[in-house]
Amino acid sequence: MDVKKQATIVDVAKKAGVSVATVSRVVNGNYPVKQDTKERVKEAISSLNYVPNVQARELNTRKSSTIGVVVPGLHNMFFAEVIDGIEDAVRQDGFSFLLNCAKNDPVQEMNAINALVARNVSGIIVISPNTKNISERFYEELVARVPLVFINGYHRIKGVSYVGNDEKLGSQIALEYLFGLGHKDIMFVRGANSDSYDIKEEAYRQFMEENGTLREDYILNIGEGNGVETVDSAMEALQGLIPRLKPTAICCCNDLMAVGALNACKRLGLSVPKDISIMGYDNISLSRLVEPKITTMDQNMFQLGSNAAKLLIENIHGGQSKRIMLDNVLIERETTGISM
Amino acid sequence: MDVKKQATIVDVAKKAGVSVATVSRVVNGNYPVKQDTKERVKEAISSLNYVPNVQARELNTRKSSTIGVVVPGLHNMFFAEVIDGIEDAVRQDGFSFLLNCAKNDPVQEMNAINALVARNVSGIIVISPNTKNISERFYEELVARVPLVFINGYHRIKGVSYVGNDEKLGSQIALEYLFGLGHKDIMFVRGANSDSYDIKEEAYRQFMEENGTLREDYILNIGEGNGVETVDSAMEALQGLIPRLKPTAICCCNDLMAVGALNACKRLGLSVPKDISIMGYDNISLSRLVEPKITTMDQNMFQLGSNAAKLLIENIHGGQSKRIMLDNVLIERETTGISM
DNA sequence: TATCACACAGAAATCGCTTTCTATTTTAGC
DNA sequence: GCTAAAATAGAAAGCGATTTCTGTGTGATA
Repeated sequence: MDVKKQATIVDVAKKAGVSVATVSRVVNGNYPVKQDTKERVKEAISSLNYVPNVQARELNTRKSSTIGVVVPGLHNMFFAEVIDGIEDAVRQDGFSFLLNCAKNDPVQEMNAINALVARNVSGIIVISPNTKNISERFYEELVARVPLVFINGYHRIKGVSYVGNDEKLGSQIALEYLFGLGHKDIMFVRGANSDSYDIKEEAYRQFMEENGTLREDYILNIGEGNGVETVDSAMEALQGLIPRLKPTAICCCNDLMAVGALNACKRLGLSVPKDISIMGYDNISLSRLVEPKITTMDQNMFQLGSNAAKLLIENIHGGQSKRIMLDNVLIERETTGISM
Repeated sequence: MDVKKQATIVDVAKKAGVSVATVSRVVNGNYPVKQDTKERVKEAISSLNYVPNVQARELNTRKSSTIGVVVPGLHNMFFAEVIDGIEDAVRQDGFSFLLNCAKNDPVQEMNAINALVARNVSGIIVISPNTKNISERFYEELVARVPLVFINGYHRIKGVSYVGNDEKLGSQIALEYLFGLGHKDIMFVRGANSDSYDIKEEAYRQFMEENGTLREDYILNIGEGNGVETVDSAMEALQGLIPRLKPTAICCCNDLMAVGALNACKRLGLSVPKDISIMGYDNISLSRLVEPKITTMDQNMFQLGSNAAKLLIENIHGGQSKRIMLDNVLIERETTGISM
């Protein structure tokens, strides 16, 4: 491929008959330059299609306007929506971001992070559903060199910024809501290996112990899986379990599982919410595209992402690390109703 | 925030008592270094947590292992799935990628591309649903400086690589399939401002003229909108139109519109596919999460993305530009049936 | 023992930019 | 009209790496 060489500042300087310093000054506008020199330089710039080399500039100034983002993947719309929020905030501050998918694998997550450090990113946002797999040491050393913001999860490392939801409280709200509708036989559906699921299960156990009876067989773990897989495995498992366990409500750890539960009910000929109520979590767009629309807890992923990005940029500019907790609000839709 | 300064090659050289050249050689392993010197250097490296500065390296070698990706946004899972494919292919070759969302705005698209060029990416992948808004000149000049791969759309610029689907053929296949099921009264649903919609409408018009009667009122343009919006506007428009126009099938330009159509039918009390058939396009994961599952044309977005990334990297390494056309295959599911 | 090749390591140039430090003009003030 | 202070522009150092060019020490060969 015949790639034309990019014009450099030297080319521009030559063409305009000035020094490189002057070109730099025209480009950055941080130093007085006479009007007609300025125009000559600008002309040279546009005629050569000159675009300053960001790498050289950043090498010189020891600043970088790129941040890194590590997510498990994009199969789950949850992450896509978070990234949307990050993108929005990041661009407003003239930053760019490198995206890496770690596929829920701690080794890939560490590799991704190291690659980002080598690329000189000025900060990193990490969404790691399962923090227990990575040593605290790793993160402690990391945060000594580059500002870090975690989104969700069990992060307790000192000096690390964090944006998350109080998922324990959110789960309580969801359960109280179902309880208020008269439900006592509430199943709980979760997946494997995620801090978030653990938090929610804890909330479920506590709530059921205090407000009813905790039945171990009401706790369903559908194992690993992302995106469509989650929906299918929830559906398959519940199709077998619902007739036997006869819950009046199903409280799911995320909307994908709720869609699976919904599909299971449809196949079993159960009417939702008349015969059984279903509750999701997250409020991904999918939850309002299915019929009936799913009642869920809104995590506001866009906010999660944009808050994380803003906080990171604040930290990059020297701000204190912070923990931001967002509220989860209940979105009442069509899959929940009074228990008969 | 107290960020520790990264160790540089000079620090390592000093600590190991060698020259920077030697350190560089140990790091890159492209030149003989005596065993015990090598070990001293490696020790210094790990004790200082030295990570070579990629920017400096790339500035010097005039190579960059970062590519840029420009998409309209992530609201539509279509793009998320394409990016998944890109990420996968890119990582395998040791590249990273910068992601930019252009929000269907030509100005933002050009800005995003310029930002990427300035960041010295070694290639760019562009998914631009509406190519008519950007001058060919812009792209012609761009491709002279950096390898480019377009995904989908009407791109005819010489020397530019392209990965896409034959959406005209795909649409024909879809229509033939519906026709084969006995449908003659087929509505066509599209959105505004997209090459892809234009191509599909063209196929629809041609097919209907040749195989039935083309009714202008059967062509529905639901306007702009992304993600959830698309579903809702399709639903609203069709809810009014279906009772009046009485189509036996609805052929949609993408799965979001098909979900909208499906929801409209549900509200109208029509049974799908008994009373009316619905056909989507793309095969995004959503299409098989709703009930009934949507019959659709598979675009295999993951392949689209990974092929584009592989082709781009090939081009970066000097390969010829190419046009790759993928097949769209019909995925028969539950929303289509014989016309009564 | 003299010679040659090779293994190894350092000095220095270079990548494209920013930014001091200096050297000129202008302009202002009196 | 003369001096002081801006305004303007260039030269050169430096950011952190790679790589060429050079110069050693060492072993093999004759």
